[in-house]
Amino acid sequence: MSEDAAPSATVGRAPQRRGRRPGAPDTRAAILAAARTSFAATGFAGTSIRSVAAAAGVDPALVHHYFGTKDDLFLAALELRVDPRVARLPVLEGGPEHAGRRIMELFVSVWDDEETRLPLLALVRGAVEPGGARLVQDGFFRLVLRPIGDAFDLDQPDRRMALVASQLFGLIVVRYVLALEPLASAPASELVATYAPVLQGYLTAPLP
Amino acid sequence: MSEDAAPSATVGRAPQRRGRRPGAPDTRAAILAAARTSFAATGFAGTSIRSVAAAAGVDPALVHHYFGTKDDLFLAALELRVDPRVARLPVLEGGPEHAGRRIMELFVSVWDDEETRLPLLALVRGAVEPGGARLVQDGFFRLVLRPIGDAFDLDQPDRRMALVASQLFGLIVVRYVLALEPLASAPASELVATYAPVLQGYLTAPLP
DNA sequence: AGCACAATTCATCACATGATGAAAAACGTC
DNA sequence: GACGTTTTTCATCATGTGATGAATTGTGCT
Repeated sequence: MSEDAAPSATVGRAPQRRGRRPGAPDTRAAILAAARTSFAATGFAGTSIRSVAAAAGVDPALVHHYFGTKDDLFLAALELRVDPRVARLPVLEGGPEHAGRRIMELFVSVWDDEETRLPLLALVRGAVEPGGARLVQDGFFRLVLRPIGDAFDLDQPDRRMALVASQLFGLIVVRYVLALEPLASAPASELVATYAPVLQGYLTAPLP
Repeated sequence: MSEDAAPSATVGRAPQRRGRRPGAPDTRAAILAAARTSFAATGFAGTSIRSVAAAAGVDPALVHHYFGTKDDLFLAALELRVDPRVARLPVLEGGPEHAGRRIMELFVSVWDDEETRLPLLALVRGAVEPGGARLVQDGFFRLVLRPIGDAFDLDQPDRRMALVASQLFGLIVVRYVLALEPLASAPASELVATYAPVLQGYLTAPLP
């Protein structure tokens, strides 16, 4: 269902204007949005600077002008806005008693907002591409997972949060990438109810 | 610069089928092995015919000679040998009482054998690449997951097996793709002990 | 007005990739 | 040894890619 950018048949329209446009910052945002969508939809390798530029309705060189290399664009597209969210939300408050449920609720809320879903999806897609693993380790785990684990003052936080990550990644892949039914269509509340106890176990149950 | 028009007159092409092969099978197997390794390591987009040929120590054109296009090579590299294994192993015998543990043991054993690990890893990597989702739905889920679910005579088998799939995919991604420590280095027995109860819950516990 | 500068476009470069087809080498068969 | 088939190599082609730099145009400042 990939919508195509407006063909922009600029026939009777004003001639392509060069030079500085009045609403310049518009362009940068458009590029970023297009990049987010494309990275989230088709991953890093499946996204070309040209396609991003076309989707944003700008010249490919502009992409390089605003963001540097393609890697930079990818990083900018990720731009973990999840981070401030995570730090702010009440997930970290209180003990680990209902942490599983709160993490799932946070996850669902993050996923409900396109602003945060697209970067996260792009992150997951980029994770399995060549060279992407390091990026995810440096980004997702250190910025999102580890702080949560530390905040709860768990024993073996890395180990427990890796388990949590494995469940969340699996959910993302199966539900949003593979779109495996009936999990893909399950309501968010069901996800929370199903996965919260499991995460809770990963966080607090004794590990073998 | 090429100023000559492409002649490209189809001279009598010899039918290249049938016949005997003196020292051939070696090469074909080498290409296939290299392709498996590369697809498993860097995914479809991250694998080039040239790199496969180089790893196999043959000319790139040979890859096209034995296997057709790159897609064909990918399909040949997958070649779900997981299937007969799954059908044969005792996972399906007995009731669902300890199915979680048996599934994990099967998973570990499959993963322990390079012969089956590489195609599976390639499958997972291909899953998140453009167009790969359908392949995985048609392959992994229908060939591997669903039969298991049916054999156990579960209620809501698709839903339960989707949950199992989410956990297994997450494990694969985090452990083998991202190589997130300490999960990446955890011994197989620990994996079984940790995940078996969770899978068991997905299979038999009442669903919300 | 005039000028500096940012925003934009155009025209390429350099390179890797998938793919093809023809020539050359290896090999068995007669 | 000659022949035919198969295996292998070589030389390209066409394409898409990331990236660069120069030219162009409008904006805002002085």
